[in-house]
Amino acid sequence: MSFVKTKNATMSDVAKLAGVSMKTVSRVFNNEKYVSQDKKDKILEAAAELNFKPSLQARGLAGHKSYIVGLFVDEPSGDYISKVLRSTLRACGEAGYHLVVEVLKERGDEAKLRRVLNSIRFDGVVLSPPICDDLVVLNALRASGVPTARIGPGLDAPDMVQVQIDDYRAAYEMTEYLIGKGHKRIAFIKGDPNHACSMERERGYVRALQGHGIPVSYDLMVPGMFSFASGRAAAETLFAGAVRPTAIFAANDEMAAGVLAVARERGIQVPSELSIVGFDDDAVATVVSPALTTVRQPVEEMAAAAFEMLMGDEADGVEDGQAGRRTHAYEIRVRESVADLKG
Amino acid sequence: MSFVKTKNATMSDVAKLAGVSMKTVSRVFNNEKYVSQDKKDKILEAAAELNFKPSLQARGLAGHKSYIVGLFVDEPSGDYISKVLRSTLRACGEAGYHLVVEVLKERGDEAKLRRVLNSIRFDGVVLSPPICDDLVVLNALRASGVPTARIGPGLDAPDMVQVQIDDYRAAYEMTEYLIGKGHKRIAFIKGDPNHACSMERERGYVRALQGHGIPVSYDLMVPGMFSFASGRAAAETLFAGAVRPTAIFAANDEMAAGVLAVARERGIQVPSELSIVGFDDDAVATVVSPALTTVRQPVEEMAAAAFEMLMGDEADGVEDGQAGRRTHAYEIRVRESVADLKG
DNA sequence: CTGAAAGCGCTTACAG
DNA sequence: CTGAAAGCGCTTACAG
Repeated sequence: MSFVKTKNATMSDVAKLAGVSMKTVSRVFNNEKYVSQDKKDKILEAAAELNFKPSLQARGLAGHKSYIVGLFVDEPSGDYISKVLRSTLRACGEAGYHLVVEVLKERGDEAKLRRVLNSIRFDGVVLSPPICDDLVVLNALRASGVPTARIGPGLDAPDMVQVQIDDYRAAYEMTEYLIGKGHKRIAFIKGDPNHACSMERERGYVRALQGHGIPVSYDLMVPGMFSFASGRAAAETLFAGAVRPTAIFAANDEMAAGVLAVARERGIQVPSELSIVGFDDDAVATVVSPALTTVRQPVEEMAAAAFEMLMGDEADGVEDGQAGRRTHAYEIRVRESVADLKG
Repeated sequence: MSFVKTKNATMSDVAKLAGVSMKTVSRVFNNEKYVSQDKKDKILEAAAELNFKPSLQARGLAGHKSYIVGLFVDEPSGDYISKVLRSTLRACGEAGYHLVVEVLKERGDEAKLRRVLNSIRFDGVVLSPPICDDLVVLNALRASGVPTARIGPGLDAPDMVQVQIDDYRAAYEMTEYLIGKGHKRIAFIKGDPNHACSMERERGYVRALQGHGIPVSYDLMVPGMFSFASGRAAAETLFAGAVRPTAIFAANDEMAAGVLAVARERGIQVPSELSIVGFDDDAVATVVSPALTTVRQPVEEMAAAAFEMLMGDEADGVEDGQAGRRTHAYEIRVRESVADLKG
């Protein structure tokens, strides 16, 4: 290689060149007060000249901080996680933290969990669904004293930061929206039962029907796993029934897209012959035709808020069991996949 | 909290309890040879009892290793990056590394780059497109002596690990496939010009037409940026022309999905009235209807190979300018979006 | 506003 | 096969 690998300058090199003590250099690089302007200038100049880079590892070892935040995910793909990732990455960058992503596949995979928690001392950890409701993970985090934030949790945990939307109300409103369009025979495709939101969304659907005097039928409620394939399967089940529903509410957009695909194969026109709605406002919602009416969940804002409450200046509450918590607003995004039966 | 935060045991605690020196404990935890079995057993037992966790930071500081690999991305969402992420994450886990994701948005964003490179001492860095062709990034990495792997690069760099497919040949074959189905008026939607593969794919399209004696027309080649929206815009442009193409080859699947959406809105039947093919075998390819015929690129295998060549046992070549390199096989995935005109 | 000393928890030579 | 010593590059008390 024609590139010289320069040996890194250390803090004491800078101190020597600037004619001050290491501690003063340290003060400058940690934005502490009480450093005279002229020394500060000299130090910055010396640091620039030597191309000084404070070592993360040394800072961590000496200062009991790692400058590393963990994001624990179940599965690193999909639009939801991508949004969480993007938002958390941005927040980390702005706050001077680095993000380590760890995949915790199986529920209560203690071996992996212990390995991860043991090797890195996280300054904070963000948990995405469904890991945010894994008690093994929560307890391990508590035991190691790592401040934790949960995105979209089911159960409450007062000692951890928590951001969420009201899945129940959102599903209730969406169902009401369909009812308002004259639909009575509305099917529901459930979400992955391991995700806390699945039950909430189902409950919203059921209660809305009941609230409007529409009988609830198990024939119209079919299982799903949040995947495109499971949405397809659910549609097949639904279409095999005696009377086809006029509307299908899928607990997420991926499944709604699966329904759309099956409808198309069978020559069922959407929305004129069948209305379909989803949940999440996933990227897929606007990629399929017709674009899906869905519930928008402000995932990026939620992740940003979680980070702020976890690592921000006013995050001290996390230490004494009074962690921040916030419920974000959802929004029904009307697009082209619902027909007005009263038209 | 009702959870006791136990103070972490250190290596010397373990050494004391096991009745050996720290060095011997260190040997055990680094899988070095030359430790008698009985001492090893004692040490492991003591470590378990004390719940000893070697500190990543101390190991890094003392041993000049960080156990951290960097993944630099342009934009952390999308199916391609998700696959790279998933695969790299798995490889890291197996090899005992942690993955830090860094977003380098703008081309040559030196400030952010320097900050990132300065604060963490990466044991290796993986570059995804289009960053893998950003000379500022490449040179900065060389200057800091960090072993680097590039996924899908355009230009060659013998001192860095490199994995790729032959985009030119793949696009050539795909075009030939359309020609074989009787298409002559084949349009092409270009990719983001900042991605090296865009030019290769375009070249493959052009050469294939020429190779089969079909005139190439600028009217049939429209710009795109790899996004759904740009695919839509390109379709509008193409449909505004005097004679509609019988087939459209989009440089990626997202854009192909955009074309599909516009076709649907205009009542153009796919594939009977218009054939559409994409590239990448992105998740979107099987979510839309009809499912897209496309070129499958084994992104996960490529990322795994890159990691192996970068961090694996036989990765020494990276140090002396003889980095590994591999061209993976692509595959044309025939689905439902192409009509046979000779039928 | 500034600094000297000790120490964070490991690994690297080096010696046996 | 094993260990004592020094040191990685910072920050934390502590003292002025």
